[in-house]
Amino acid sequence: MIKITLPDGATRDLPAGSSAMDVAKSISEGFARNVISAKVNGETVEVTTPITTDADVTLFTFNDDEGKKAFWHSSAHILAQALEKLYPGVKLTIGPAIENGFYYDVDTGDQTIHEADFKKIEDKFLELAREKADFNLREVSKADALAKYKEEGNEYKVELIENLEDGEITFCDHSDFTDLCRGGHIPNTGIVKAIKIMSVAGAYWRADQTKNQLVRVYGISFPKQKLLTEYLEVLEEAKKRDHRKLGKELELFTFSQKVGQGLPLWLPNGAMLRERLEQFLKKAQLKAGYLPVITPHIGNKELYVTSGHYEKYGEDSFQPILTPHEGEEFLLKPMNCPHHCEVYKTSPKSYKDLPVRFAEFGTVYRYEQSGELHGLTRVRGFTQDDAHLFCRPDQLEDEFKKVIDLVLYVFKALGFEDFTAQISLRDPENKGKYIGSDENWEKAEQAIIKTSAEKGLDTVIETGEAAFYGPKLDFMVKDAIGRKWQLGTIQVDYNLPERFELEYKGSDNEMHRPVMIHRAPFGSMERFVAVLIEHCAGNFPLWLTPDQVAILPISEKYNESCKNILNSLNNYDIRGFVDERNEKIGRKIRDAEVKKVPYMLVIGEKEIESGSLAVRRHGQGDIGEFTEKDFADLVNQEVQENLNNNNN
RNA sequence: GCCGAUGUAGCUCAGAGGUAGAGCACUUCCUUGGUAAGGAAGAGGUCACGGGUUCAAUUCCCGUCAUUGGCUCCA
Repeated sequence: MIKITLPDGATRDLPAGSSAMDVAKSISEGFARNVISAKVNGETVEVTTPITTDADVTLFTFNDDEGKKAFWHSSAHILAQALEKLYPGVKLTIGPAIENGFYYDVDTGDQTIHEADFKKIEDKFLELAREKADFNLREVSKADALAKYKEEGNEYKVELIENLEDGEITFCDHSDFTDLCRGGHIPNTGIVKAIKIMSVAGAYWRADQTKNQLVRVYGISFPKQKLLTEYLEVLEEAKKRDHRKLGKELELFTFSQKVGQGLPLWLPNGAMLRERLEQFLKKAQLKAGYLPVITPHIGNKELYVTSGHYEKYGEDSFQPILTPHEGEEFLLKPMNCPHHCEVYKTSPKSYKDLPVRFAEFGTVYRYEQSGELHGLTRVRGFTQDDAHLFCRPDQLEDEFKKVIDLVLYVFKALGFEDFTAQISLRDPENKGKYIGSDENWEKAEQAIIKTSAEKGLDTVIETGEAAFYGPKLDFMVKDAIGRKWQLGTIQVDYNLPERFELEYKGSDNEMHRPVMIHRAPFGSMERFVAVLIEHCAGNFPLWLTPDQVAILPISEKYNESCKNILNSLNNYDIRGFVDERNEKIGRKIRDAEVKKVPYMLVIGEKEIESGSLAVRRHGQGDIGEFTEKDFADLVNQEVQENLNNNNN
């Protein structure tokens, strides 16, 4: 007998050689039917693997992340089997579970997989799943494994196996299908009841642009049809929040092929919203001791040679602009820091002057690859809420903390609670990608790690994600469809001050080098607005929304009175419009609702006579009669609550 | 940049090798109304662009451009 300990501390005595499934059955048959995956002593195993000694056992169902992983990974095997049958000669490579579902990368030779084929693949998948074939893990020698794939001519699997140790190579079989696999499967294929092929895409072997491009088939599967239906409904809902769709509907921004791809055009509604965001941040920055500067959109190429940007990105940037006769070269600025360094140098600095903080909403232009452009989140021209802080080394940590506070303040005021803080360090294996000395990098990285910890930030560390001149603390949020975007960023930089020979005179009467902090709480106005749109599904906070109130006359007879009401409300700093169209009230209400206008005033004979306002709230309906003053208070109070939340 | 998909009216989309369609929006007229679409009429398209096949191409084929889902990249 062996002793099995469950996560809650309960124990079971079972015969040696019992499996995780036997453990599940000892708890209850019903539970066992849902168990699809297990860990024994922290190791993922098959639920059928015999357990020979006393062990800690954790059992998973589809409701657990581990269970989903096993389920989707197993589904990838079935997908591969289906692809082998439908596209003879495909070479299998890898097929992992991902956050939502799984994919399998195959080399299809000269065959292509089209969207029209998805149904066929799904049908074949279900046909195979219904065979209820057991998944069986078997150990093979390295030589045998290599022989199998060499015979098949599958260079990908051969490469994978060559990197594995003999003795730790396993194959997984189910039905007539075999794949190289280290395990973690559900008991049999029959548990997969629903499958949806989501998309096909090209993907480079080993994520390397210089290697072969494979066909990646994305899918998601479930143990019940109903779960798939629900998942697809959630996706549909997410699409409704897409900022590209809402941006068009709410007339916030647009693109024009004639202007150029990736160059957003802000429409009045969007421009006003953006200006309010800028005002909001300018106010906070003024309070935090930032000084505004304004610098041009282009700069002499030499500036970027000095900064190192030209060497790093010159080839993949918009190319220099030439003066007509002298042949001088100017670059559209891809960043604001070199300009700000020059601003710093206009006057000699004493240690008493530091820190200085130069802030600018600086518009920059970067040549992004065409396949990478995406709505407002990835564009070629955008405005950074940029600032550069120049401080003494002894001020660095304190300044860095203040910047963290500012970023958190901005996020909180706009309702971003679900973000991750990522510390982006340089890749020590690939130092050639970066400029500056090891010593400076070490200092900069430690400063970020230390201050983030002191601020109690929940951070993840990503090596290799640093900027070429310094490490970063990035604030990442997800968009409506689950893609992660970097918004705010704070960077510590010892290198540009050296390159631009920035100095200050210390108390010792010697010249010293300042440290620079680059920071942008929004990141880019474009991306921030995009994520904000998706975050609130177009229902902006009252202080940001283009129109706060729609005034709706019951008939044209009341248009003039309504215009007077609007004037009075304007005096209370409330903005809106009168719907003067010759339409019925129901229609005007509907249109205001669709435009997501927060408040609607229905004005007819009754209101004119009593001098009151009939107020509707977006998404709620009639909220009753208000005097003008009470309504103004209601609106202004809501604005203050949004804004002053944490504005001292 | 690479692999796939898409491109028809301002918007959302249907369509077929032979005279281009709908709904909404727009214009005009009727209607003057009470909490999510009042009625009628009208106007609006070189079917992304360039080639090719064909008696005939918006439709089929090729290329370009743009959009889009991924991959790679992201100062």
